[in-house]
Amino acid sequence: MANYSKQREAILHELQNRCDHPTAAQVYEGVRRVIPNISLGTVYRNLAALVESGEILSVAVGDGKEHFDGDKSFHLHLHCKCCGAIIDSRVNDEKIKGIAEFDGFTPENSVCVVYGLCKNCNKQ
Amino acid sequence: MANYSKQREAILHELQNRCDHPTAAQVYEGVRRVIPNISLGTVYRNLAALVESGEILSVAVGDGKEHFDGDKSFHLHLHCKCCGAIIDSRVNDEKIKGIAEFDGFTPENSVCVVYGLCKNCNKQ
DNA sequence: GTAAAAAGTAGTAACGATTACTACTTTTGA
DNA sequence: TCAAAAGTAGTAATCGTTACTACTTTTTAC
Repeated sequence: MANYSKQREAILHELQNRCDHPTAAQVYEGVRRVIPNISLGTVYRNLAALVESGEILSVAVGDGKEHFDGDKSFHLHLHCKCCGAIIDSRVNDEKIKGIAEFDGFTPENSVCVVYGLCKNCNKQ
Repeated sequence: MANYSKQREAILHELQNRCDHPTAAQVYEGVRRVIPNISLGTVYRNLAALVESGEILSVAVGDGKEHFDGDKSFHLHLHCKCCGAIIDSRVNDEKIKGIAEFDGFTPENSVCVVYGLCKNCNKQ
């Protein structure tokens, strides 16, 4: 049922086989090496479906593009405002503010977003 | 120097006087009540300048729009995937995963982004 | 004070990431 | 096995954001 199409499987595979946080366009470029005539619209549609089904994560860093992460384990994302790099940091057990100290990264600000359902929407 | 123009002051004032997380368009609507012929481009330009100078925060929740926050104190943002609400949660001293429990909110996923400079960019 | 330079603005055009749409193909299930 | 359902390629349209142009306000130097 889910992931039956070879396009969706190739997209999921592409995401799980790379350790960065590609945009839809970057996923498109990667998958094109396997399915040369895949459509960009197909990539967008399947990425949205995979996020919806919880198989991948969407990461918003405020650069105007949506990034995707095949690694669903909980971790922080350190975003360099200079080069735009998105660096994984996995130190669950520390407090948020201290957590950003990671491999020479200098934290300036942080915006943490937790996705879920608010009280009102839970009632429905 | 900074904030000398009445437009920029009105934009900052608008943001600090509301407790939600408006988009540029919503800030524009609000400021138009004070400066009716203000340009949307002016709102965008000044919001970017205020983020750059650290007077306000930019919050990306992955809905395709940039949201702004006049409250710079560290806090989590709980984003309802149903109604799109962005709810403040200020419980610095707990661990991230537990933090999302807040007033009936059911957390499903979280993406925390820390802004700063990575090791390479620090050297420059 | 005043005039030139610098910075900001209104209004509009352009851009680019994303979404919608259409005709076609593949899969599913009775 | 064939009709209904779901998915796809390719393209057009949408919409948040940015760039550009002519104009206004502020600053600075004399």
